Amino acid sequence: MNEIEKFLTSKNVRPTAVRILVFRLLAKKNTAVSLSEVESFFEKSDRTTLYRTVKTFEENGIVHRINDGNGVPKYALCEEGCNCDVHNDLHLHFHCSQCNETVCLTDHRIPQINLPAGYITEDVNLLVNGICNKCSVD
Amino acid sequence: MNEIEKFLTSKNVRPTAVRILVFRLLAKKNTAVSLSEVESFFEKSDRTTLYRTVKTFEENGIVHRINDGNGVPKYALCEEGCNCDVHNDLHLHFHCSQCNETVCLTDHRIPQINLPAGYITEDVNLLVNGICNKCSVD
DNA sequence: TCGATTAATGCACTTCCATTGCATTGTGGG
DNA sequence: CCCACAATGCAATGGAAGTGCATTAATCGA
Repeated sequence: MNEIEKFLTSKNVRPTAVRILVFRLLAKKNTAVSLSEVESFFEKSDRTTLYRTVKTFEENGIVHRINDGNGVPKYALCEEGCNCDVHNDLHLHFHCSQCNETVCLTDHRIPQINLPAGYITEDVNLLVNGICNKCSVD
Repeated sequence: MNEIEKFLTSKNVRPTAVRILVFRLLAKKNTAVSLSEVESFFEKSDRTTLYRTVKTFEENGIVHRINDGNGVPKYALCEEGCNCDVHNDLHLHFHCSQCNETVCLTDHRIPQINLPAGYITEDVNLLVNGICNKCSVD
């Protein structure tokens, strides 16, 4: 049982072949990927399976979903030690309007937000749109 | 020429019947509305027309689009004096996970974000998910 | 080890919504 | 009044999410 299998098992996700492959893909990419991107990566596997794989990952705190405002949601591996239950993974997401990539800037914590009376915070999402470091050098 | 017509004209949008009605709807609601909601409000008008109406509004800085993470985008009137070109309308959006309504908390400005070197900010989006003031009293 | 039970996968299908093309209608300027 | 262009309405397309069900794979207990 390798590292990935151990990790998935620790998250109560059975380490099947597809799941390990999807996990590897996500681990390799340092950007968030959409479901379509995952699909186009695994020609042979079925769309539904990948859909459910990512969904399972999300439900078990392995990935988090990012909405970069471009319609389709994207997914990225949660940080080490993040269990994503509540209020975790509160980092900033950056979407590049040029290369269309979305990255997690995990060093940038979201500042405390003070809401009006009566509002209860469950989750905070901070998305910055602009030009990423790779594209800005061109 | 009434206030609405004057306003639309000032935004280079011809004040047609449909546009005035859609504008009135948006002005009346203090929450962001999805296209489907607009549609169900105007039984007689065509889906496409409403779609293009909202799109025109968006392109001309009359409404801004909000992605509250629930799949469908929603729209809300821009603030007085907001031209939405760049860096404007930087307020917080709150989505209630109970009543599914999204409101603009325009008093809550988004704090300054410091990005790593090479990243250029064009737009910032802050979305808070939770229970709104109406639902939290139940 | 074998069989039963449960989970994962693959396929087909549905649904929802955004988006586009094109014909028709409305509007405003000359 | 007529012309040009903008707005509208209808039909159709397309992409992606989600679901039902049959099949295959994996696990567990006997």
